[in-house]
Amino acid sequence: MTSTHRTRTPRERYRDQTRAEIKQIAVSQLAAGGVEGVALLRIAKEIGMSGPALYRYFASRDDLLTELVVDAYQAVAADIRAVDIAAGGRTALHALATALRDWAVAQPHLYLLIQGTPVPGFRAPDETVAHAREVLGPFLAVFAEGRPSGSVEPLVDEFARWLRDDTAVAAWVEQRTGLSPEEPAAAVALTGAITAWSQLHGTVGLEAAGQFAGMGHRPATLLAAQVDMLADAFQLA
Amino acid sequence: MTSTHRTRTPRERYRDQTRAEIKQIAVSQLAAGGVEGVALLRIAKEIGMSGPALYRYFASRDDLLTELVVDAYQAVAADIRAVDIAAGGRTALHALATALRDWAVAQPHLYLLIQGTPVPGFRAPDETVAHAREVLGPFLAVFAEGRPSGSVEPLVDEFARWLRDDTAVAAWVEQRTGLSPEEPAAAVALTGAITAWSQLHGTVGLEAAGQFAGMGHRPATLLAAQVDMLADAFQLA
DNA sequence: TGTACATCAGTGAACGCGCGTTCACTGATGTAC
DNA sequence: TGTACATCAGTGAACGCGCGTTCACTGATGTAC
Repeated sequence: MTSTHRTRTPRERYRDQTRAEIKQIAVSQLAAGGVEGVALLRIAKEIGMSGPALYRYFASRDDLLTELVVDAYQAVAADIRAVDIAAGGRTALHALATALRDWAVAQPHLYLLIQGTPVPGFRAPDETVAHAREVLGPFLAVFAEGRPSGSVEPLVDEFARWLRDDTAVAAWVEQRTGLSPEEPAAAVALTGAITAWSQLHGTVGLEAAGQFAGMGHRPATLLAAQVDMLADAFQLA
Repeated sequence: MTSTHRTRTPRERYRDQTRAEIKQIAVSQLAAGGVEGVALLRIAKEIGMSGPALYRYFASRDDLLTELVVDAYQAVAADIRAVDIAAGGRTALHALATALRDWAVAQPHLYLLIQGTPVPGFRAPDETVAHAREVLGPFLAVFAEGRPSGSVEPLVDEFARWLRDDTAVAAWVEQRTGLSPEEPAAAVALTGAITAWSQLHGTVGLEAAGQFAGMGHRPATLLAAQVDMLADAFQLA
């Protein structure tokens, strides 16, 4: 990814392209039949290759799935990162929540892949934690301005303790907010981000799973209400 | 289930028992390997029967899965129904939320089966909607006493419209709250129940999926904070 | 610019596996008279 | 209480399927001199 990278050779370019094509078909199979609907042999057939040829590009089916997970995290993180949160407070929070929902609704199978029922026997790569934090990062900045109301005060205490005990988390919060872990606002930021994640997952996850089918409300309105409840609880401007 | 039911014959009792054993093994396979880990042939082997023998008890694998879904709904509905909500308001809401979480944490695979990623190609039985309403019923009564704050007012309008257009929902709300659909409190009750469901699913679903692993907070505290936020938004006593 | 070699993409045959489901059957249990 | 028949539980063999993965190979593309 550095600019000193030499131009990719034709062979490398072709290779990248084929890998991308494989992944794209895998994603469409994921959309159609869930994780167990992703089958190497059927991917190969759809591309017009023999089955074993795929092993030039992915060491195993698990490897392919792992890449889909990582790609999904990176995609949603990119969308979240692109949100303008300069306004701060409630406005920024609405924008972040909407970006998250928009991404999830556009590709519900990917949202469910990374946030839904864990795939049995599938071990998520260690980078996953980092990727999840990437998504949550912008929330930290917004909640750093918050002042917890009575409803969330006990929760802030627990997150303050976590911040004290886990240096990786402390570093993450500091990088995103500029707050040192001892400052009370750091714990508030962390509490807000995790609470928001958890809250938003309720609406977004149910919508992605199709559980709102046949119900007479617009999911966007429900999401907005939840954001306002969050903003109230943290007294965001 | 009526008391006029004759005593079951030994054969019927044996049949019930075998069906129960099959389902129990299916549930343990579900816990171990997800939905696709449920395999008739392996169930038969574990019981000590030949594979085809299972077809005396379930017409197909899909039939078995359907029963697991229905059983799960009935189990969680029973736990929710058993909650004492006489106190009403915030207290009752905490009790309901805790009951839901306790059930989900005790058998996360079942919670994920009914609330998580939909099983591809699997059509939920029509009774599912009724079962879901059974779970949500007690929430209606609690929120009937609520007064929506500004955060949820736009949402209440949408649910009021739904209540006007869908007689089945109107009947359900009326049965649970004694409120006729025109009364504003009916819409508030419906809004509260659905919002609570959506909110609680955030925490409970993430916890059931194992997404809180390694995080330094107690899920119960997070749940309590969310309940308080809900109670604030609906100004529950 | 041409040649010798190394690297890489892709093939076809084959492996073993576990799966859901059907079928014709046997033997045990219950029911009617 | 005994007999004739119907119902039910369970078996074993067999079906076709799609899967992930390995292996020895061929032919094309790139690289070094």
